[in-house]
Amino acid sequence: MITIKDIAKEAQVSEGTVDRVIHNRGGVSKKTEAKIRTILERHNFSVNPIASALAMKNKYVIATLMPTHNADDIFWKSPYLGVLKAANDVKTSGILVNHFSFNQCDPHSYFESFKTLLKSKPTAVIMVPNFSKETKQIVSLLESKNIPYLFLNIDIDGFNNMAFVGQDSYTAGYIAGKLIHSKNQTGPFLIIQARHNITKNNAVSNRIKGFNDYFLKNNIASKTQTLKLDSLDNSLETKEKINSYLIDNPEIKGIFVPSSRIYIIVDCIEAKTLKNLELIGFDNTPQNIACLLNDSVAFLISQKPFDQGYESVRMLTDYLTQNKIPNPKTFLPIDILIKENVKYNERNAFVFEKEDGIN
Amino acid sequence: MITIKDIAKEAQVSEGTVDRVIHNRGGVSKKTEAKIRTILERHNFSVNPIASALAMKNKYVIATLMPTHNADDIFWKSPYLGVLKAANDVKTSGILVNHFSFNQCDPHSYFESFKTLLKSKPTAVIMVPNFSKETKQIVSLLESKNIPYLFLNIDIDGFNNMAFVGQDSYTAGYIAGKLIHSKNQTGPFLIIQARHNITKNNAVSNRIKGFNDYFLKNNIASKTQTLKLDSLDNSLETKEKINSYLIDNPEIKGIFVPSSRIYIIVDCIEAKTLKNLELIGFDNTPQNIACLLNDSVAFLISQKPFDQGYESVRMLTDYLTQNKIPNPKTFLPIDILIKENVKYNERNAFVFEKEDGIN
DNA sequence: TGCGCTTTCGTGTACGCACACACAAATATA
DNA sequence: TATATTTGTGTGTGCGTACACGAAAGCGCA
Repeated sequence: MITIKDIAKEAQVSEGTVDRVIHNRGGVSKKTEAKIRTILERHNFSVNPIASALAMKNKYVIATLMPTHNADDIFWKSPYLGVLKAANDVKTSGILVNHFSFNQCDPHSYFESFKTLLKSKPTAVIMVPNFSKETKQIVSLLESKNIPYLFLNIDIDGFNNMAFVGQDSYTAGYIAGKLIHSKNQTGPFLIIQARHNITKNNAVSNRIKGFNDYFLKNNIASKTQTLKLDSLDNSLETKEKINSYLIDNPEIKGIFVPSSRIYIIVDCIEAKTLKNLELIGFDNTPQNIACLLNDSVAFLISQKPFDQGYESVRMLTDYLTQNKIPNPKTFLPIDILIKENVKYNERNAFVFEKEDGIN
Repeated sequence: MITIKDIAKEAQVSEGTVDRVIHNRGGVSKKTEAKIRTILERHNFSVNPIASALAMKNKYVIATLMPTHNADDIFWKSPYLGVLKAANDVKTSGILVNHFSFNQCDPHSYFESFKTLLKSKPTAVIMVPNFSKETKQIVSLLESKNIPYLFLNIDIDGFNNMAFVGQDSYTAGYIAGKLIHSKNQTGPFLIIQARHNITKNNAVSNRIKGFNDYFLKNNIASKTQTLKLDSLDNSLETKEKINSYLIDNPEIKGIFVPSSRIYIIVDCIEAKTLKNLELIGFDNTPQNIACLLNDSVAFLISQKPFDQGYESVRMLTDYLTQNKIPNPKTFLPIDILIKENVKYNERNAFVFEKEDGIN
């Protein structure tokens, strides 16, 4: 392997001069620079990343900002674990990853956590832009400091985020339509959503759009219906509403839940009604997986949240260490989970159970 | 971050002594060793992998041995690309990956390529054990040199391979049964296989077993039938056989091809017959993907070949650098591909188009 | 008891390679 | 001539690795 020393010897200059050319640090005459560049190219030289990482000693800090995971909403654990695994993998590239989290129902906690994050002086930021107004503030602070940032999972427009890593929600919804239709040629199908998602979470509305479009574009007679609830909890009120709707509309063949809370719907519906319905929902949370395994849910579409976390860290690492420009829209696979394949799909997800590193 | 120097100072010994304890290199009195170990544990010390990699300078060499990919059999390109990407990612851990390939129809080339491989003095080997007899010879050479080896994609018993990385073929076949049945409640379904696969490739027979078991275990009336051909090419003879079989058995609703050659079957069947059949096959090769996109194939099950290559290199890296014992059976996800999600599933596969590094 | 020998135990340090700063030399400007 | 500016050099630093070597301790034997 050719080293800087070799290049320097060949160009009859010192190692330091070669280093300056490699890093465009200036202070080298054009003539010398051209000579060195020629030699670099001829040897197809690239810096030894190991020695480079050692010399730089954690020059780069990636900060992540995402919702806290807890018993009520375990979804965010997977991206966190993905980040943790990636952090371990890129340690040898001189990258330090700091994790910050916030209460996903509380804009204030979002902004406060960000302020703590800023104090860690990150080189780049991976964030879940959960609240539009606060995101604007955050982004303007980041931009004033020239810190690149990447959006994870939630894709909102009008920002200069260097990339988005997540799922194509529209197509995911479209696929949900195709899957639920394949077994039940007749329909109709019911979409159950929470009202507060309508404005807040545009992933949910894109999924619904894709779902409906499947039936429209393929000229399928079966209609879709929508039931909007105030919130998706398993309160008596919710149960009541769902069950009475199903009694009033006994022709319904399947239910589509465009959020990660299909397990709550399952919990609400009476067993004998459930048996005659095909359910399809999103996200491989433990509760949802349990529903797959006990046959109450036929399909889950996974956003591959672990991979979202893992990939976003890797993308930023490649950007920082090799100046690779990330794909501005990095859509992860739309993973179709059924009872039989679900066990193999979470191979990575629980490798890193250590809960350290949270701020 | 705490360093060996710090530990040495605290224990009032030299750095070299600490290093000897860390690597169990002997030559340290019990008393001194105990003292150092206590301090190491108290500080939860772990060596800086970057400095370690630099000092060792490619101490580890991983060699891979897999079939050559070519126009006729493009399948093996993906594992190769996965290996290439992993090789790039683990460069910073002081791992060098050397790739070797062989003609998958020629046992002699398999063994010859292995002999070249051996000359590269690998620390560990990733191999596709394509021929049983030669594999025995290879393995005994590896074991005599204490070189650990890992099987990729093909799982054969009776060896001391430290791990297998690939797919659970039985379950994949079972899932194929479920999927083809979900749209066509009646059946029957035809399995088309090449005769030479029966003995050679036990992945194919496991897939068939799983496929049949789906119908048996769920007490489904629809029967499966098998058509055995001498080889799966698009010769006139093959076309003839397939089409005449389908004419003789017009009740057939779908075809299951348990190998990666479903695109050939598609090519053999007449268009108007094809329209009324549902096809399901294996592997996301470009030809097969084209069949998904033009609606001639309904489902493909992917073995995630890219990930097989990538993961196997990573597993060995973790073993070599961190002594992490790999899972002896690492089953990758059983990926269900349909027309709509296939475009997102090959995100990684063609990142690394550089064809260098082949031996 | 003393001499020389072998083990055992421990030390010191060069090396791997890139990085970046302090400094020097050469050249240009006032 | 004195002062900036450009261009180039030399070297300490990051941290672990492993070898050469030195010191000490143990042993046998006269």
